Amino acid sequence: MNYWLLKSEPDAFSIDDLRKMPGKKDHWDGIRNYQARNMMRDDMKKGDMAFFYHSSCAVPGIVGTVEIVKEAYDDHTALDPESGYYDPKATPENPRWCMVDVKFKKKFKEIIPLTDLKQNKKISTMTLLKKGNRLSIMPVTKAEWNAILAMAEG
DNA sequence: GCCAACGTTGGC
DNA sequence: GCCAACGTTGGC
Repeated sequence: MNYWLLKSEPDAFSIDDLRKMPGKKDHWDGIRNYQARNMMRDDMKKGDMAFFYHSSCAVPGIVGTVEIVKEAYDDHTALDPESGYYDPKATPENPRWCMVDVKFKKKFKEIIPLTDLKQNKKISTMTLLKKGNRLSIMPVTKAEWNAILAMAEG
């Protein structure tokens, strides 16, 4: 079982939006980066857990956890000209992009701000904190997962 | 709104 | 296959 971090802009889709969905589930669409797609397609398995990260907002940080409940399948928004995620190079035969389904698990009492994450020496090497990192999906080690959960409880 | 960092595109 | 130009991300 693997651990992940999923970024989303809360103005577009927040953890509260996910919690309000029927069954507290939704598809994680709109991934348009090959590195992120490949990890999602090849390594993300049903039962994996992920942090929900709010980016591009007043206080960026980790707000809770979700579970992967369906493994990668075609991202139909790539084929939809009306969608903001439309990719003119995607075809029904080769949609290029995929998505997974996630289910809300937990919202932390308070966000763990990026500034706090940066100060925790236990997770100083994590991908999220590397300079210039822009991946919207990234792997998290078990040690990092546990260290961050401890911050949420502490 | 700025800008650093990175990914993608396309001409050659 | 190189690399300049361009677009996007995302913290600040």
